Amino acid sequence: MSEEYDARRIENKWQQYWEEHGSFAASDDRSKKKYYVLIEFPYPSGEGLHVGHPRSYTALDVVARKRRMEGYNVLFPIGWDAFGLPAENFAIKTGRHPREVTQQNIRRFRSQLKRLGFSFDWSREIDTTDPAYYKWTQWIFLKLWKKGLAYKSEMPINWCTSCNVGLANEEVVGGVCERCGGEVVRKVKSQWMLKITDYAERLLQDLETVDFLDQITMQQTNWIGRSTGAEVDFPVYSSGGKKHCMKIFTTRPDTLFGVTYMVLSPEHPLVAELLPACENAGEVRKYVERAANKSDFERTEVVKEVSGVEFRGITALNPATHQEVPVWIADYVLISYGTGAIMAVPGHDERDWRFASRYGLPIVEVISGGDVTREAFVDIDRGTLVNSGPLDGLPPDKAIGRMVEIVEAGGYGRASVQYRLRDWVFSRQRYWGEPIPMVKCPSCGWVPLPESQLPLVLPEVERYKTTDTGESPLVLIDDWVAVDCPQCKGPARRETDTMPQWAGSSWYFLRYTDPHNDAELASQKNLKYWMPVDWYNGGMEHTTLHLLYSRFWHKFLYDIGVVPSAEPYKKRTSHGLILGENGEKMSKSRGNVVNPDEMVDKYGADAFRLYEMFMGAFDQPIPWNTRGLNGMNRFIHRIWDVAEKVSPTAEESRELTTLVHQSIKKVTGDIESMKFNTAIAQLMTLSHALNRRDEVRREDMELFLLLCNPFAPHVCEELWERLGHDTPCAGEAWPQWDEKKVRVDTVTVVIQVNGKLRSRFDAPRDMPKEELEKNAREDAKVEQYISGKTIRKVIVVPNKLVNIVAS
RNA sequence: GCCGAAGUGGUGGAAUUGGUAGACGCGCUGGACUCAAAAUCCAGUGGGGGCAACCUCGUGCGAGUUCGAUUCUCGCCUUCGGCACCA
Repeated sequence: MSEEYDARRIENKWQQYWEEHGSFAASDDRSKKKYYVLIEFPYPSGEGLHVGHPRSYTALDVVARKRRMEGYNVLFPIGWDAFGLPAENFAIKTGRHPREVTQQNIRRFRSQLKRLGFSFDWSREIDTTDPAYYKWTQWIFLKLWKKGLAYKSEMPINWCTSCNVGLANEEVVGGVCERCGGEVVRKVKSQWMLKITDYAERLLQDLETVDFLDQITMQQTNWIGRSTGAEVDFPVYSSGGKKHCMKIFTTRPDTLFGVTYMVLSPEHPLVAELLPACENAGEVRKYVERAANKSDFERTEVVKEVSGVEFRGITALNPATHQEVPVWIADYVLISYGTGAIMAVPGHDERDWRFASRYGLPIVEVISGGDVTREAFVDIDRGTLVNSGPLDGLPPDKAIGRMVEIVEAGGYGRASVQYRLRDWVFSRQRYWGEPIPMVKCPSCGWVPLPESQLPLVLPEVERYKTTDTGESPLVLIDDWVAVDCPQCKGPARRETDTMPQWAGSSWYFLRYTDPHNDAELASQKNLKYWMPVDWYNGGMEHTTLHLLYSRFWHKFLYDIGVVPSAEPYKKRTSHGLILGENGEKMSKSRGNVVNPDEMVDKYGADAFRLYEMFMGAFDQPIPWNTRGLNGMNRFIHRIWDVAEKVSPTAEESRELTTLVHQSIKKVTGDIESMKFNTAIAQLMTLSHALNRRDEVRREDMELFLLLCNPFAPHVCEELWERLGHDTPCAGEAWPQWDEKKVRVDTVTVVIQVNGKLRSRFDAPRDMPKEELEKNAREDAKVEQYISGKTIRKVIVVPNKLVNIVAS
């Protein structure tokens, strides 16, 4: 079969074969054991695929192919996360409909992916912009609304003053508009919100039930940001004698005796309530206004400069000490966390200390161990309570619990848990997204569209740009906006906001289990069989938001009986970014984008896939280096050459058999732990060993091909066929190693003298310690290092080394 | 500032229940094939020294534990990632 290796011909042939035979279509036959392999579905951008995308796809394609060979019924689907800003911005610029542009991009992505030979089940392809798909995205929204988990609220958005457009957080770079460099300010808009905070505790707790990479679990935990402490009610009096209640949250109730002032956030409702009774209302009002006009950028960027204003004529009473303390307003206290108000303990909180120092407020020490005249003493693990009545003498951790008891007994507070996690801002004032299926009726308020009217299809518009008031272009289509109220049939208006890109991606993995179902988002039968996802891999950049949002939706769907498991993903891993050849992030603007098409044209898909997996540790970021593909090309040629040496007269070599079985073991384990680079290194070592022989046994070659198949499937199928098989190697069983054959007969034992390597000898495996020591002592080279010295100690590690300590 | 990960040849990276540092690639050097180039094949390749067998230094820096440390402990330095006035 002497013939040149021709990547293009072979790859076309086998891709066509797989397509014609539906080789990788998942069967819904529930009698088989299943395995669901998931990659993050791509956003089909106008730039097309770049070499970063296939890193994750190749890795899980390797896993999927291995699982099939292990006898699993594998679901490895693909689809398009196709709503999103770039298509809309492109539409604004060119006037072309985002749908048209998106479909064109999808076609391009699809053909690019097909060339790489991934074993996707293409019959289950989904597209988030397809009304048949987003019908169910809207359906989930209605369910959320009915359970009280969707609500409208005034929220500040990023507003570009020169584009007159609302921006997503990721479009604000360094405080200015990413596209035009214009000033970005906060603008308050009424927004749909989803109450993810109701699920905070479960999203945190259930991390213990899944197998996520440690780093991912940690990031989720940090993002949820659980803190325990206490809520304490401080009575507040104005000069008129009227009593108000100021509720604060603190993680350090042990410092309650050190409170010297109180602080309200400028947005706190109590501010308006107290304003008429205070002596400097004008000053306070001015401060509140100034804080409101500050952008988030200003408010957080100028970290060191604290500011605030005292509420003169207002005092708060410390319920524990019955001491009067002043009340201030300062923008270092955030309305969005805790209760929007704090008790200030400048002796033991850095921010309070800074503020107290600036405004000359008293600083009281209630935990000894530091020097509160110089800085706040915040070390919770050291120190002793002082000046704190019943807490005196206690260490802080004990005092916290004690104080909570006192506060609860006194009836002015309670133990409390707070989360950093905020509710999810769910609406966008944009065109290219799922319409939110809600109607605003002047008499009934917000009314959901009946489920029978879904999908609510995105109407055609003439222009895609947002309006000058920052509303979505949909607001201009009068005959779409005007609608009868589903409840009272009176005139009403549709919601014109659309959903964020996160919506469609929060449940797409469910749709893959039953992608063409128009009665349910997916059948119970299929969900029960396929869910949860067994292995999900994606970018580190999605480990907080996307993962959290989709886990939230999944838990909600679980609560209403739609999905069978509380968690969507059993196992989640992440890959490192592929950088440009210059080591910078790959992007069109940097001009360092590498297109996989060119690589496949030149080297073929198999070489490309091998390089993606071989180039470095899978979880680390790594710069692309096209020259590395040469090595993969050589490797494939070597596989080809070895196949030509297969001969019925070839004899078994004990040494080679050992290497083959070692390779089976190594490759099997390395794929599971995503050490694809070392798996391929092992295969290269094996290829060299095979190639050194004049003739190769057929069974050795076959085992080698089966091991290579997940990485370089085209060439393996071709050679498999040339060896005379009429069924593909993708359908063969994954090889098993024999532990007895993995072990070598002869080992090299090294001899050290005082820890330095001096000599070595070969010995049969498991030679007794005494004999190893004897061999070492009699070694000629060792002689010169120990002659004339006293041997103090000899360390023998069987099958490894002998270390002689002499002086 | 807080949390986390990592620093190994010219280069990407291997090796950790402490036991031969640099597997496997890229690049480079020499050779084969070719009219020539590309591709492919063979050999060599951490630094310094030696004709050589060999010697010596070497895993960010400095200490420590150990017969033995890339691996463990302590203290620094640097890089990357996440969070960041979260009370």
